[in-house]
Amino acid sequence: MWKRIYHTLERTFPSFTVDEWWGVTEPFARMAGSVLVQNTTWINASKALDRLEEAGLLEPAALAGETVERLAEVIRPAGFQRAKSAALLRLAGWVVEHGGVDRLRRLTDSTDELRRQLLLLKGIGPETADTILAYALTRPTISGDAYTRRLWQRLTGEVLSYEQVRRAILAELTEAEDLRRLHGLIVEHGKAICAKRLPRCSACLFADDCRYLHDSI
DNA sequence: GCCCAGGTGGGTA
DNA sequence: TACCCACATGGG
Repeated sequence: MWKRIYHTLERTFPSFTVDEWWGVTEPFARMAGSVLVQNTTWINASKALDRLEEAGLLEPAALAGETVERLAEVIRPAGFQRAKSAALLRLAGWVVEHGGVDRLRRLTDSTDELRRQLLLLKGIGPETADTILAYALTRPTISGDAYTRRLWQRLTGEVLSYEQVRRAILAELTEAEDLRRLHGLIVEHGKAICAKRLPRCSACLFADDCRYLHDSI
């Protein structure tokens, strides 16, 4: 089923690219962005990311040397700045401990092992961990976030947990690049529906009148 | 004004 | 395990 959803979305958005969708390509910027976007719009997260860049803090070592108070002020536009600044410090520290982003990307540890380590960091939950693994560390994983679960529910009527959706997708798609694209496409699809400006985003997202998927799956 | 956004952690039953 | 709530800002 997920393979078919993936191919349908690929046909619906033929010019989709992960890099354009993310807006940033640097691995550490994507790691920071994964934390900043928690329960926030990408627009707000992006403002905070720009401010980190201006402050010269998109380097793990530089960021790890900041105080939580200063960091909170810099990332303010993303909201939840107290929690997010502390989480960013822990994340930067974790990267530094591993000898930097490049070393981390070359590590031979299993994806599950890296995921376990990320989840030990307070402020990094399943979705943030999977986003970091997939988009910054190029690991074959995917988040079973709200968009994905809602899509599944609209198509099948089944309500699955984060981990259930994630496992279901991983059972069908194993290539890191496919998983990165699938998740981005799901979000793009949601945005396309939202662009119709229906009453509420959460209501119009994958609404019953959505023909992209219902017609072709 | 009011609701919501690509969550997380701590508490309670 | 399954809900409930606080956490903060900006846009529609």
